[in-house]
Amino acid sequence: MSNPDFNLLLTLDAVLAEGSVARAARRLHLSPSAMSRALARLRETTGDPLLVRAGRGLVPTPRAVALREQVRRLVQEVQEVLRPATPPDFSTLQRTFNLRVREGFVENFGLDLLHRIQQEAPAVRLCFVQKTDRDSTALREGVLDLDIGVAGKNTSPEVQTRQLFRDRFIGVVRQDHDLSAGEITPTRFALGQHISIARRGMEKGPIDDTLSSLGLKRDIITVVGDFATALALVRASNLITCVPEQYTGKLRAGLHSFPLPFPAPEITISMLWHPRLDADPVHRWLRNMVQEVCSRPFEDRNSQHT
DNA sequence: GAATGCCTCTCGCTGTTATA
DNA sequence: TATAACAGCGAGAGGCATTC
Repeated sequence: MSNPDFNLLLTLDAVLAEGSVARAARRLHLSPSAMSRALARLRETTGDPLLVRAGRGLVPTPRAVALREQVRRLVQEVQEVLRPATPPDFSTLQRTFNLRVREGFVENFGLDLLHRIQQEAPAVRLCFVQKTDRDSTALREGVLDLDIGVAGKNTSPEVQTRQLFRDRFIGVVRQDHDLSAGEITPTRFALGQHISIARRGMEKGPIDDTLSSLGLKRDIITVVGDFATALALVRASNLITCVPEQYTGKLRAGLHSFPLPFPAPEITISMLWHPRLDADPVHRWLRNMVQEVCSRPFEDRNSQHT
């Protein structure tokens, strides 16, 4: 069976409402002949004459009378379905977003983001998931709404990306560490014992490459997988580590931070999402919220919610 | 006023080719 | 391999003129 022509529903609705081919034609901006042909197609489709001659006019058959209200309702529902989407009402919006972030993001941006979202959409919930890899599969499968971090080689080409901020690496030691006073030279920096941060267990990184170009080599005595662990070790020891400045702002409370005594490696933090969500007005709103929060100066974020 | 023959025109489908 | 652009073709919708 071929698909029915749904335009015939509009024709039937107009003819049943007007009780006249000519008036139904005027209502739908068609010629009487075109409406007459449409009525003939309706008769063929339904297997019922629907409207029959009675003097100079037409009268509905019992089948047409039985269909009248149903057709009216269907036409109204179809018009409702095809109406352009209305802007979401954020004051009543109920939705949970899954965000994949690396440790440090929640501590530095999470509270501010929650605060902004609560202001506009009190029923929206955020679920922060720890970043264990850079795979885009979770975005593609709809498990994640937003992935925040460094876009890398493993990012699928179809994934949409927007830059949030640039960050640079700084050195961190405990308050009474030798490096907390006096000028820090590359040599002084390299002489200490270091913690390297690498999720995939790689001991060497851009900092070691820069030191190598200066003829220096740092002594890495341990490698950890995340910033929080590295900073916890620094807090309880004489060890030195290097972390992104903005990303770890609140994680470094009570520790001494200093600019690296050589050109520091920089990273770009971006948010990534699947193109399926690109036009979704609610997801677009979330992206703008994240961008707004991340673009605020570090000092502004620290002065709020205290 | 409704139905119909004839005509025009639009639109969707299909196949082909080029391109990323 | 997917997608876009294009041409050719045919079905069907609508308009004009006419008849009932």
